[in-house]
Amino acid sequence: MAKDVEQTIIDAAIRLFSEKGYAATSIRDIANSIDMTSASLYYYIKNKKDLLNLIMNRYLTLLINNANETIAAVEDDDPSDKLKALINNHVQNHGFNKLAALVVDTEYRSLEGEHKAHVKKLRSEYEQIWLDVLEEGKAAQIFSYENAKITSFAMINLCTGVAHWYREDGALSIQNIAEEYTMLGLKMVLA
Amino acid sequence: MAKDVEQTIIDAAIRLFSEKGYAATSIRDIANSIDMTSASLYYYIKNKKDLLNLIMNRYLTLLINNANETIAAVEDDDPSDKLKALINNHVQNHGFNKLAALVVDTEYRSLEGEHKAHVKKLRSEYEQIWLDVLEEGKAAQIFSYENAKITSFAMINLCTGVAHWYREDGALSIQNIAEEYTMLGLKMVLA
DNA sequence: GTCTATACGTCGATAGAC
DNA sequence: GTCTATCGACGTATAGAC
Repeated sequence: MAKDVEQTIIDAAIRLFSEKGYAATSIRDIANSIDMTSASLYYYIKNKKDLLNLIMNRYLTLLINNANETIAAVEDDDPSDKLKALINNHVQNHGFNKLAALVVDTEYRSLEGEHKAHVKKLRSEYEQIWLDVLEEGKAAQIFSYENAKITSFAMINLCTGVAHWYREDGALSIQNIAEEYTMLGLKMVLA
Repeated sequence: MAKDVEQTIIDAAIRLFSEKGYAATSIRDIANSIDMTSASLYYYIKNKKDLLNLIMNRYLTLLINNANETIAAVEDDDPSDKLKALINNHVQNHGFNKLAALVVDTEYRSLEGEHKAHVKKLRSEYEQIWLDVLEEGKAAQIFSYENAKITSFAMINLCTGVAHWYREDGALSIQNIAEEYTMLGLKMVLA
């Protein structure tokens, strides 16, 4: 059963970290929200820092793996289709794992030392995927923009924003939103 | 001299809140960073909550006022020019007052009660400015998009992202970045 | 595995001397 | 205006019983 309890703890941490922020959430908050004492919680986790690190690593890695898979699945190697796939993947990810995505996007400053360095590396890795697609499209004269780095940051920021306002019980499904973002994002760079 | 000290405190708070976050910053941190004791700090401020509220209100109000002014200055009432003005204003604002902008954008969850409600109202007010321009452009068949609300959120998220990666000592001036974002943003909605 | 009890640091905020 | 000293609450984390 240890595996289930661990996931329950992680989910509770994600919920509270995304709501109140890492620093404002206490170990007691997390434990009490799943009817545990803080002492019991320490049977499953090493400390608070590692809990945040685990969450950020897991969901950032998932985002990267999904991005690589969805790009590899593009049949004709068309940069437009690749960019669509990246936008769609990012928006869907930020919809389905909204709370975890919020933690990943807002708690980078709460990391320290090697944990921070590693997450920084993962971020660069993810940005590079977008950069490659954008530059491939420009070389093929399908895309048009001034600065690749600015444009990749702009595209990622655009898609990340979804997690800040998307509501599961809202009128718009995450599929609808992903479609609209795909259109908006593609128009942004099409020649 | 009281006025100067107050601004010094606010600037120190902005720096630390943007670096470590509101919850992770102590009153002692703020005081010590300007060679004061925490007890002296309380001569100038009422409490920690009010300090955050003051910062968020001041810079959000500034953003709104600048947005209204820059729109009013558009001569021919062209929606494209208005949208360009909004994008330019938002990006320049997030460049010049980068640290304050980061606090405004990331510490909404740290507000409580009436403070939170008021900032929420200010946010809606700002979003409405963008919505009006987008809908005016669509009515004039200059813009083309599916959902106005999604599009306005997308445009604002896009421009807000600048504060997360812009460096004053970087190769790109905030003017360059604002110009590029104006282009990208406009292309996103042009018919 | 889960608990009670607790060590020990730091927090926001105040009292009162100077 | 600025300080030292301090209060009571709450933070992370551990010890040790069951």
